This record gives sequence, C-alpha cells and structure tokens, in this order.
Amino acid sequence: MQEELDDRKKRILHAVIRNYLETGEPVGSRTISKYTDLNLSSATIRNEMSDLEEMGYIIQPHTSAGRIPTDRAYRLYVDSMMEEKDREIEELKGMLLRTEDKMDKVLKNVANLLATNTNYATVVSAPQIRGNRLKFLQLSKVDESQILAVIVMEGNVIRNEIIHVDEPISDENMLKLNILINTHLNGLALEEINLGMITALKEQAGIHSSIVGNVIDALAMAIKGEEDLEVYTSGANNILKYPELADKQKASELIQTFEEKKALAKLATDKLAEEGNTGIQVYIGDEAPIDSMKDCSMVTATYELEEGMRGSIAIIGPKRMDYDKVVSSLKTMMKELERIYKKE
Amino acid sequence: MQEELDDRKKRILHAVIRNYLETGEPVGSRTISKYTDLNLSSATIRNEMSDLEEMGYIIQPHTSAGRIPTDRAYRLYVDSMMEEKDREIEELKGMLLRTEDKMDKVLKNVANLLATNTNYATVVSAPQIRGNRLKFLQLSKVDESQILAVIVMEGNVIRNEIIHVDEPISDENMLKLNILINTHLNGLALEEINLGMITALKEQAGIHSSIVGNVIDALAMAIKGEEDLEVYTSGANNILKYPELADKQKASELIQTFEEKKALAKLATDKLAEEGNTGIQVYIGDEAPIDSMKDCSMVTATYELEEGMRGSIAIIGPKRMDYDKVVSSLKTMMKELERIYKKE
DNA sequence: ATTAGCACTCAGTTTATTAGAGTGCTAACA
DNA sequence: TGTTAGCACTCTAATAAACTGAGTGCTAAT
Repeated sequence: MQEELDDRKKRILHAVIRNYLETGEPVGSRTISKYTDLNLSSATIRNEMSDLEEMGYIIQPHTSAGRIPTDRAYRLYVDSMMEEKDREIEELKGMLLRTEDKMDKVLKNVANLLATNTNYATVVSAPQIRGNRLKFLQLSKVDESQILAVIVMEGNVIRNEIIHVDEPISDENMLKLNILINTHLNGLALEEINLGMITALKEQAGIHSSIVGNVIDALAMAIKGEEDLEVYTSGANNILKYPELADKQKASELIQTFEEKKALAKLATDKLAEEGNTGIQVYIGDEAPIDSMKDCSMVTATYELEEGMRGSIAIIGPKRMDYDKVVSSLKTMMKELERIYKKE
Repeated sequence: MQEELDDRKKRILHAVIRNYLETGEPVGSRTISKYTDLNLSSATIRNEMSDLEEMGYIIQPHTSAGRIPTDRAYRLYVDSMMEEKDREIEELKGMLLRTEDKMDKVLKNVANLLATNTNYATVVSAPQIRGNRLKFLQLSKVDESQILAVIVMEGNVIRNEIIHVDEPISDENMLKLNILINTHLNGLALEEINLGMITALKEQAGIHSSIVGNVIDALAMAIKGEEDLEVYTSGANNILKYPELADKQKASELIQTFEEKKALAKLATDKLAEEGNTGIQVYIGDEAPIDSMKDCSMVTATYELEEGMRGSIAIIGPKRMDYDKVVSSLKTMMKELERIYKKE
C-alpha cells in the first residue's frame, strides 16, 4: 500500500487534484480521460483510480460520485510543487512600494493586498523581538505627577509608558536619574537585569528610589507588552466564498479563530522558528493543531529583518486552494518586506 | 394614516415586536391573544393588526403568515424604550476592572466583552484628538544617522517618529535644538503652526535647519496619523448566528464592511458629534448610510474623556436585536470608560 | 494491458401531497 | 357598537415519491 506511484498514476493523481482545485467538484474518470494528454479510456483511468483510492490518495464522497483528493494527495502535490521554480507575481510588488511608512501600516497593507489578491484570508504577524536589548531609555517630565519613559530597543522598537510619581522631581534630579539609569542598563537584555542591580540603582537614586522601581516596572511592562505579539488579519469574509467552508457552524468558528488571532500567529511563528526553516510551510487539514481549521489549509512564510527579528505571514483557505499562486505571492511579499526593512 | 396609535394598538404592537425579537418568526394573532394580558380574542387582534399593517408598522412576509415589525415599528419601540429607566448590567463592570492597562488594550477588551456578552458584533473607536495641542516634543539621538522624536500632546497622547539625518549632530546642538523647538511650538495646535514660524525656526537652527524641517514633518505625520482613527472590532462571527443575516452573499459583505472598520467608526463618531449628542443613537436598517447594513441595526454610544476627546462604541446586530439589553450594556461601558480615564 | 459495454448505485432535483399556521370575512352576540 | 366564534381560503414548509445522470465496478472482447 505504501509502494511508489508509477509515472502514470502520478499524472492521473495530478490531473485529479488540479481539476478539483478548479471546480471544487468530485472528478470522474471520464473527465480525466479527456482532460489529460494520456490518451487512455475512462475505463483504464477507473482502474488506476481504484488503485489510487486503495493507496489513500483519493476518496469518493459516496459510491457513484467522482473522486476527491485526500490530505495525503495534497501533501504530495504541494511537496512536488515546492521544488519547482518560482513564478513571480509582479503586480503585488508595485502596490507595496509606499515604503518608509510605519511598520504597522505596511503590515496591514500586506494583509490586505494578499487577501484581495488571492481571495483567501490572511494573517500577518509583526516581528518578534524577544531577547532584545535596551538601546537607551529617556525620562521626561510631563507634569508634576507624571513622568514619561521612552524605551528604545535594538531594531528601533520604541515603547512609551507613563509613570506616576508622588513627590515632584526637579529638572536637575531628572537629568541625574536619566544618566544613572542609562549608564547602568544600556545594552542589557531584560533577562540580564537582576535584583542586585536594581537594588544598587535604587541606593544611588537616593530620595527618588521609588521612581527607579517604577521605571524598572515600566521597562518590564513594555518588553512584555511587546511579546504578546501584534497581528493583522484581512479577508475573513473570503472564507464564505468557498462552499466547503461556508457551513454556518464551521464558518462561525473559523471566523472566531480568526478574530482571536493569537493562536494563528503562534502557529505560524513557532513551527518555523523551531525548524530553523526560513522558507515556506504548508499545513493541510489536520496538520495544523487548531480544531476549527481541519477543513482548511494554511500556508505560512517567515520573513527576517535582522537577526532574531522574525515575523510571519499566513494565508488560509480551503484545502483546494491555489497553492501555486499562494506560494508565489508569499515569496514576493517576504522579499519585499525584507527589502524595505532589512537594512536602513 | 398618520394618526396616533391608541393605547391598545400600542400594546399589541409592542407584543408583536417583543415576540418577534425573541423568536425571529412572524407572529400571529393567536399568539398575541394568549401572550398578552389584554384578554382579547384572536379575531379582535386580527382586526387591530390589520389596522397596524395599514399604518405601516407591521407587514406580512406573505399572505397567511404572521406579521413582523417594520423599521418604523422598531423606531417607535426604541424611542419609547429610551425614556425608560436604565437597567444596569453589573457583570460587565467587574470584568473591566483591570484598570491602568494601556488604553488600546482596554478598548480591545471592551469590544470583546460586549461581543461575547450580547452576542452581537461590536466596534470600538479610540478617542479622537483633533485640534489637540502639543505639550512638548523631545528629540533624542538614536545613533549617528537617526533621531527619535517623541511627541506628547494634551491628554497624554504620545507618538514617536524616527527622523533620518545626513550629518551627525553633537549632543550640545541636540540640546539647543530641543530647547529651540519647544520654546516655539509648545502649546500650539497643529493648525496654528504656519509657514512663517517654520522659516523663523529654521533660520535660528542654522546648520541644522534641515532637521527642523524633518521634525515638523514628523509632527504633521504624527498628528495626521492619529486622525485616521484606531478602531477595534470583535464578534464578527456572531453575525452568522442570525438566520436573517447569514445569507452568504450578505454576510460576506457585512463582514467585509466590518473589516474595513473606518466607515463604521466614522458613522458612529460623526453623527454624535454633529448633534452635540452625548447619548445613545440607534440606526435601524436603512437609517444608516451603509449599504451592507440595510438588514441590520446599529446602536452607538459616545464616551468623552476630556473636552474634545471623544470615542464611540457601536453594536451591530439584526434588526430584532435586544435593544434593551444593548442599550444598558453600552451605558455601563461608557460610564466605566469615563470612570477609568476621565481624571487621573 | 487496454477498452467497450452494461448493470448498478446513489446524490440531487423535480414534482406531488399534505399539514398547519394564519388570515379575512361574516354572522352572532353582549 | 365593539367583540367574538366559526369557517373557507391561502400559502409556506415539510415530507414523500419519482426521476435523472454522473460515475463506478465488473466482465468479456481485443
């Protein structure tokens, strides 16, 4: 049952898959017999298809219907396809050219573009910066009771936090505090800041030691806040366009998964990191550990802006999605993103 | 045809509406006859209903079906309901208590809470700050070729922009630039910064005049960026739960409207501002100028944190939404938001 | 090994039938 | 005069029955 497919079987299977991708209907032997250049009668095809079914590549939804590909067939198809040359999708490139925008806008844009262009749903997650280092930290007085802490990390990720203080602080002390904190903490990653350092800092800060505590808290908050990553989605409505997903119950669940985003983004990001894989990953049906997605496929790509700053893009559609186009689109987007942000 | 409804007609109409809200099915005379405490036979009810139909408050989807309320009836119902006392929804309050979070998280939270609690879709837009003034502007050197501009506006709205510079700038000059810009621009609204001022500033900045230009641009960008407002949505999947909205074509359009957000937020924000209305607004069917929403109702509320800082919350559901509950929920949320952010 | 031919299967569509909810109208009633 | 009981009528929705056609599996011939 596990033996290799001979060439003819492969061609027939491919024909079945391609045809099903287009129509969404089960394909019969007669169709294949005409559709391919194999010049075989439908009867022959039937025999072959019968074999293929036994091997688990195709199934009949019911006796006397055509065959549809199983997840296994898709897997084979995708794998063989991945090796082929990249077909570029030029139009996308042009549309993204409004460079220099802020990252979040560009990412939103990416999500939208891909969704409208492919007619599937998309998820784009912003680069993660775990393990990132503090570049500098700037404290400014907002008013008598509030201090603004601007935190700049490597990769120019910027956060601000407002700190409340009980006693007013003089401009001079403010300056000292700034210098004190920066000389001690710059260049450190969050994990490297230990209790000893904090205590030492507080001692040196004298009367304003409580502020130091607040600043550290803010710092922790800011970096932590960064960790539960930002995610942009688009094209959820596309899901309803594919009858096999548009069942009310299921569609509702899927859209909900979509709104919650987190799980999706994690999936897209995690797997890729763990395999050191910088390329493209395809999950078909149950391969993704999300229940509501068992009738979908998901294609993910990772982009890397700097060492460690990785984000991901994912496209979700029916199992019979146009893998070819999706993969090309993703590749294009990845490259564009890296081109825009990699250096500068 | 426009004459007043007598009391009995009103009660019957109310009964029809309430019943339809619950069941989503057309309601017949017999049901009303039993459901109400009017002690009237179905025949009498029929006569009255016939009148109500003539007056345009109810219609039959087809001969020999019960009646369903028209938009006009809902309007009447909502108007009369609005005057009634507020029934509080306590549970919501508790859940929002995680104060002190950042605004965007709280707003997202509000959207989620309302969506899960009401089973409708929600839109929350962050406060707008048009016409807001600059509190101060802090420039810091990130590295040789980049400057970070932190812009703090009234209401502690904070933006940052990275500015690229060609020639390195000394710490001393940086300080001067900071002072120069702040002394000239603090307290001004964007509209008040004119070309003359910019020219004067540039002159005084000497060799770093180009940076001043960049800073002004960044300022403009930041404030402008703030204007195309942030919007959080949740519960889009709920739409599929109501058969009258779950038609694939329509649902898809609705969800798309939902993803685009902007139009919705504008609607929620604009109308309320224009009428100086601080309360709650209800759009039934065509009353909202968005095509995809003609089968929905939308209830909006505005919250005001400080003078001019207003945002809105909207709930979208089928026409037969539970207006009563929705209105209470919105009121609760408004109050909570104002409580959390109003002073501090 | 391939193919033509035929009997068989079964989802999906069409058509007919029925059941039930609801109405409008009339006539009786208080 | 307003209310009600009763009945004929209408129309949807549900159910059943009949039909269609795509597609298969198997057998026998090439």
